[in-house]
Amino acid sequence: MPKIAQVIVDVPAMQTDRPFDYLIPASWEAIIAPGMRVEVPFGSRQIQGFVINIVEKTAFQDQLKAIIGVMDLAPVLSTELLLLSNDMVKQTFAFKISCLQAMLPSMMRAKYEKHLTVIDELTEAEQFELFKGKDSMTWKEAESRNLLPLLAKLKKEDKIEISYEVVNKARVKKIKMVKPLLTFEQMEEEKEACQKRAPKQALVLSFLQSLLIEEKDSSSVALQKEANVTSAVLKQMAKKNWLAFYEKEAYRNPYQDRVFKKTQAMPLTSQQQQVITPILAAVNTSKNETFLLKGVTGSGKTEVYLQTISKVVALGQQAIMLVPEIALTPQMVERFKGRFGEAVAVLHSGLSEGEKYDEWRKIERGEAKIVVGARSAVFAPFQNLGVIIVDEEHESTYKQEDNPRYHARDIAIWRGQYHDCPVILGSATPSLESRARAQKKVYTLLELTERVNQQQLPEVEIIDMKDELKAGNRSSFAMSLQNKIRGRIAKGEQTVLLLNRRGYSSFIMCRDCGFVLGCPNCDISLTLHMDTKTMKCHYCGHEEGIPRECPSCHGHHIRYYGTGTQKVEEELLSVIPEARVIRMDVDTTRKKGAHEKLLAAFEQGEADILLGTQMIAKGLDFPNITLVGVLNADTALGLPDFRAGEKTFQLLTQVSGRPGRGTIKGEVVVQTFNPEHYAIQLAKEHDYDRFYAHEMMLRHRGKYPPYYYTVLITTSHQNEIEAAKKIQKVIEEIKPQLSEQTIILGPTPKSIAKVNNRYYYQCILKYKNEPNLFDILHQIIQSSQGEIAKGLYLSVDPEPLSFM
DNA sequence: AGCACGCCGACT
DNA sequence: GTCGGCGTGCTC
Repeated sequence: MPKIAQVIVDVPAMQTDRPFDYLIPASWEAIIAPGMRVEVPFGSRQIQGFVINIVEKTAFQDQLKAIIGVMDLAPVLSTELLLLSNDMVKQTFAFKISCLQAMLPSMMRAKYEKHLTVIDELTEAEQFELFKGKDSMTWKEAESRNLLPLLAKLKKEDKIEISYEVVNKARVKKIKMVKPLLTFEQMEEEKEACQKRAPKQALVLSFLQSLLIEEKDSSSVALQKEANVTSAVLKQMAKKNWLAFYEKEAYRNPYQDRVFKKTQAMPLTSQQQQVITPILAAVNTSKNETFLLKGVTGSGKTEVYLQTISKVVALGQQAIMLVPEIALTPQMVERFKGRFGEAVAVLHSGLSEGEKYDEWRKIERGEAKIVVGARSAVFAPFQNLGVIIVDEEHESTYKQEDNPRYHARDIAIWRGQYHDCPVILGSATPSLESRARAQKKVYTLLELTERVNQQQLPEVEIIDMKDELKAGNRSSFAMSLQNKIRGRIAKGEQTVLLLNRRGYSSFIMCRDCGFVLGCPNCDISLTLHMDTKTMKCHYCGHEEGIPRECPSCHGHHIRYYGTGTQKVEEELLSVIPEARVIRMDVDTTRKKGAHEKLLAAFEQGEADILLGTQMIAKGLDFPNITLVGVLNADTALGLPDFRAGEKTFQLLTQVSGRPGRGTIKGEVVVQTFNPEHYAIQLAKEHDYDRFYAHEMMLRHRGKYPPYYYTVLITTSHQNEIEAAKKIQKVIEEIKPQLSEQTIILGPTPKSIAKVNNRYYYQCILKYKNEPNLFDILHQIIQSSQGEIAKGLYLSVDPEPLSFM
């Protein structure tokens, strides 16, 4: 009896979101296993798919097709990850194929190529003009050369054939190695013999001799460099059988030329000791337990992580360390590489696709025991996990913004349960959700309240910008902040200035008629970009020139509103001309590596002031920074977002941890128009507990998370009425199936109601206990299938980051 | 998602 | 008559 493989095909659509059965050819029966990628015929195409199961019988009535290719020699997805994908589908409403692909480096996603091949004699003219004398070409080429109509005719005459090819992008990098074939003595002889006629070869021979002594081979490139010879010399020597070339698999190593200083475990403070004890107990007994490690900035959370991982590795297990993308700085990597060396794999968005693939392979082959990485590293293919750490667990970047909308924290906890290992959620400002779970003893709360070295937390001064305005200061810098900056420059100390850009953009407005330039496709004003001298839409990418006159009243009094980093920099230099400023924002850090370069320059003392957006709030541990200024603490507070207070508190606490890590006590200046706001006041007091209590009270009153679970349902259509009608229909369908306590907010148009010429409507469900809700939502999505063709879209986002 | 199949209007 | 427009339904 031939075996049958159940395959999830690479077609992200509702109708194909189920397994398809295929025959396994006898020759592959021993090879094909669940978790492997295969190539299968699907309709008239050939596509990639994942084997999720192998069975004896099929329920399919017609003749099964057979698998036509295997793309892996061993499964790329373990039983565990296949199992996890089932739960992911239920939780995120995404297609199974999307979930499976999210678990692998993007390089393993198939690329498809369509080919046109000649199968019958063409006229000479056709052969030459269309195919340039060859007998096949890619569809892409035909398309770009506008040949499709002509070729369609040939297809009809059966003179050419259309074929499909699945291209596996995943390629291992190979390097050419050199192996000496002579003994030391033979080389010595040959060296003498060719000293005169072939001095280069003699030189290479001496290098080969030293390789022989060290008992290792060299890469061809390295040898050429060392001996300062060309490949021709080596080729010549290979001909004489003095050496041989062979290929070796190599990793693209982004940290190749870096030397990491070895670091040792530091002695723990008594608090750290107290905190690590229960964690190590869980590690030792392979007990699944989720710890919420709440530690003020500088309290040495990282050392606790490092020593926990150290223990895990000693037990022969592996560890995942998740950090938010922006916190994945070279400093962070250095600390892990310094402690664990080659056993660390690093995964972040700065790596090329190939580099990511190689890091993944290192993990898969068991060469790496520890992975440090951003969100998707939670899927690292470890077989025997000993601990999963989610640092800065409150960070919103742990939730993927598009399908599959998974939350890395949830995945970490799932995997922790599967592997019977502890999960550590670490933060100075835990999310309310996690902190509340610790309250209910779902998580074990561990606290670090003291900074190592007994450093004082910096003094935080709050400046009411309304007073500054009254005093006639219309600049972005309060007088006292200016003075403090001057003082630091005089003392040779450094300042960090943070411009909070959340909920803010620079737009232009006509002062005569009040006209604001908006996007023609979206319901939003265009943002001014000084670097390109254009107005851009951040939603659809529309771009146009900066108008000289008002398009509405043709007046010439156009004013720029909002404060971009460029503008602030100009202003700063006009107030303090002697300041040397490094500006960090999306514009100056777009190039690869620019981020690190700017930070390194600042660390070297090449500037007095680092001016930037949120991206500088994290991981800046330079001892010479003694002053941090937050230029606009409250931009988020104006937004209709129930997490605005939490986000503001987190940001201010974050930056308050920055200054004064050296011997000097640091200072923080917070400029705001809302000095009374509890988030700002309590951040000043460094009082998380009171903030938590107050915010929980507000959440309770407003029936928000963590008291309620939430789901955001969105509909969209080119026609506003269709989108509105659909959301209304959805609500009518759901409402009778829900309990009385469940609250339905809306329907309302989204706060940006029109994006890319589509209108968006939404509603929010707030509920405490709805065991059937997810099934109902899956049904709604299912029954909305027919309308997709009409351009009517429906999306479901469980636990959205914001309601906007 | 693609692609074939099928049914209507506009043309050599 | 037939070419090609797009709506419909299927892919093991």
